[in-house]
Amino acid sequence: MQAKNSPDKQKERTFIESARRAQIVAAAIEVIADQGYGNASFAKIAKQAGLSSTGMISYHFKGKDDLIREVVAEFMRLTAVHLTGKMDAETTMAGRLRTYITARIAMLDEYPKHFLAVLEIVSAVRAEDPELRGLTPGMAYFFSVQEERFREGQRAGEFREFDPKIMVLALHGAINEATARAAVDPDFDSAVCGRELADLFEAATRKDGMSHDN
Amino acid sequence: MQAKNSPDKQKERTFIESARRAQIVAAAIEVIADQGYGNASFAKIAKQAGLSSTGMISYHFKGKDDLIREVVAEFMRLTAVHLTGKMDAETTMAGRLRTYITARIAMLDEYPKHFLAVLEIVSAVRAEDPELRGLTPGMAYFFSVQEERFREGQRAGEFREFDPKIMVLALHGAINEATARAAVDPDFDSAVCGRELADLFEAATRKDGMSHDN
Amino acid sequence: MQAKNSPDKQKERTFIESARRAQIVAAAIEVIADQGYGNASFAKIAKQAGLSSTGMISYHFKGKDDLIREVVAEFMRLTAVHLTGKMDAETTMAGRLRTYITARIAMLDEYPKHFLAVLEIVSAVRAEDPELRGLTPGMAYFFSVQEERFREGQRAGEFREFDPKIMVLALHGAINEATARAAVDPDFDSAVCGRELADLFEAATRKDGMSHDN
Amino acid sequence: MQAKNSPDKQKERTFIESARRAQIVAAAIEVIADQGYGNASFAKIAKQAGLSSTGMISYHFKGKDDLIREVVAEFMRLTAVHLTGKMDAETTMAGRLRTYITARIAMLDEYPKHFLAVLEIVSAVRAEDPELRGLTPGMAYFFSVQEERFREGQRAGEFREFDPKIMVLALHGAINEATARAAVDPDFDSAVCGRELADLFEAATRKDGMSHDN
DNA sequence: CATGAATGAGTGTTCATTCAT
DNA sequence: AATGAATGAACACTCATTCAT
Repeated sequence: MQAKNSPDKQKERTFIESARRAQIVAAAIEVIADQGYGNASFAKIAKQAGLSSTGMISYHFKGKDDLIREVVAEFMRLTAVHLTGKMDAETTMAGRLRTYITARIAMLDEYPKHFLAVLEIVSAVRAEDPELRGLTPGMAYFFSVQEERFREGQRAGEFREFDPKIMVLALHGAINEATARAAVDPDFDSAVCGRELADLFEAATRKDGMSHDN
Repeated sequence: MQAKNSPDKQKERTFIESARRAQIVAAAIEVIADQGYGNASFAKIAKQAGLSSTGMISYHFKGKDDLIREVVAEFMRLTAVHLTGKMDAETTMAGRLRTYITARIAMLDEYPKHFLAVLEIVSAVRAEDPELRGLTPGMAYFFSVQEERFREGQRAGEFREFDPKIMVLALHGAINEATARAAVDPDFDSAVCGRELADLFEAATRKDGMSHDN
Repeated sequence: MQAKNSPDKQKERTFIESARRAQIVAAAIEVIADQGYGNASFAKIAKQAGLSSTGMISYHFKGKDDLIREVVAEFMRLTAVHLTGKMDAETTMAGRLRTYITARIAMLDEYPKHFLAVLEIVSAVRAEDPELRGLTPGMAYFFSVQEERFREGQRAGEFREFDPKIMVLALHGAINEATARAAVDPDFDSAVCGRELADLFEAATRKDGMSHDN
Repeated sequence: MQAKNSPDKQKERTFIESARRAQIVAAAIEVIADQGYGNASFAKIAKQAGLSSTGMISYHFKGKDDLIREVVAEFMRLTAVHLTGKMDAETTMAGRLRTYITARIAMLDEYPKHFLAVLEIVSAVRAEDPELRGLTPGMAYFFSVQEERFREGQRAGEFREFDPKIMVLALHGAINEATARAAVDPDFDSAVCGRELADLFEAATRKDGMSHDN
């Protein structure tokens, strides 16, 4: 009775709908980063977005999970855009690692709220089903890619022998800690932090005796 | 670290009162670790503790902040007891560092709930006033001590030149990430993780050319 | 029963408009029967009808009352068409009664959703103003006709003396109960039910000593 | 740690708690009967009960289902008390039937809201899972008992041959319809209705030729 | 003729906290 | 020392309806 030539149940979002969603997502990021995930109620987000009612958010998002998932997706889009290009320019694994760390930390200046918001979300939903927020698939893939990069570096003789899983864990732990610190410490200097972390992981990964000046 | 005999308005607690507080704190740790900070309501904690009403918790603690502060204090007491002795046995800074990391990670097996709970708390209250939960003073002091240790190591010629602040940041980021991972990943092996992280930070801190096998 | 050419403010409906209304009414019947009156929101009805928004329903109907009224009207039209002819063929009052009961129960197989939907509506709006849904006039008229039929039968000596009001009440109570049961009980057999109910009310109405086999 | 010598998780309700529950149940019956199940929100019930907030209801009942279940249970308790004694005094099945009908209809005068409320509930939850409200078990048992009574009467030669299932269905349909009518029709006379319905079902069940005066 | 964006009141439920007993 | 009753604000979410386009 209703001709649907689209192959799948594709939602076909209107321009104005997309704009509203983006506006709400932006407000959500702001509120989560500023007040924490636990305090990020629809009421606060609506207020931040200048909307008159929370019903508006429910109208544009199927539920809170849907909104949070969109925040995460927005963050991932952003990260991919900023990092992929720069890293592909590097030829050595050590170079890629240094570039990733410094570029990632540099982003803290540009999008301080985004990273913080996602960090809040990741922490807060640990105990609940993380699939709901679309976290697991993206994260797991991202981590596995990084592990593989470390393995490549080891095969190429650039890196010493270590457990790539643990190295990825340490790397992300350090970056997350820096993200949290940046939000709290007014003296935080992202340039210094990026350089120092890059040095740290260069030293932690390179083969014995290989120093950066020979 | 906490002057017990200070002339301040120190409430003299009866034995039974202390026992009740301990019981509630233990229940809170369990619930926070298992269900997340966001879901750790007085109702859930009371149920876990086998208490019939939440009023009991409010009776023994001045408020939620007070309870959380006690959880953190309990954790700090625990960490101090377990780590101080072992580390003091070491003579070199590198040795102390390795001991700290492995002992700290090993504790994940012994007290998985405690660490997870505190991790949840630290993440969740970042946006709110952390002083309220008694986090800031302890953490700041602990971090400054570790920074000073790294500086000692640098002065003694054991460690390369790096920013001790960032090294502490990376170290704790890695350990926190490991804590979170341990709670989620059934394949997590604390022995491997401890050794690998110790290797990682040994390599990251030692002077160029100084390797353990040449 | 409803003067179509009355000089009242009768809205001239276009063909397409009527089609849309019919489509929505059909969807409403489906949803009310399947999910209950309480769950029959415009959103659910629009979805069932394949419409993208609830605004469409509000556009074609002045309000929820209007839609419900149309559902009831559709049901009454249907009942009249199916029953009138068959009953007029009967000459005795007892025959008419039997025919009415069996034909009415038989309709449960043909239009299960319609009857159930109206039953839901009647139950749900009892406490509110039933006039709004166009229930009262039709029902009252229908009941008074049936009462009069019973009186005719009594005058003709076919039926024993009883209060026709109560007999109508019992008859409709039984039929409604059967309607509800049919929707729930997979073992419900409309043929058996129709025959048994007809026997029941034949026995309940006939003069003492008058039996069909002596 | 908490000695519990009770064999089961028996809730052990306080006197005041029971009183509050009863008060809320009474208010719920009032509201459901007066405004319909669909309009019986916690807000309306709280207002009716003179409570200041809906949270109070949630405090005493685990959820809306729990409250509704209690309403039904209260009704069943009431019915059992009023009917059992009277019916047991009768020796013939026909006598029991007559007593049941008249006593049941007479209760409409005494507890008009109770019956109406339960009728509303039964209608409203048909589409949802009726088990949740504790309806199914009680009803099914009650119906099966009545069916068995009819079968006894048939074996004893008091009743004609008919399908007991359908007779129970008709009986309850008629009584329910009377309940609804009583709430709406100011001219409703329960004495007349009771007597007439008793006559009706006596005629509908007795063996051919057996009249009440020989 | 039709749509989808917007509204604001209303839903049941949970929350930390207070207080009389 | 302890209890359980009570509170009222906050929560995410749904509702029928309006209206500009």
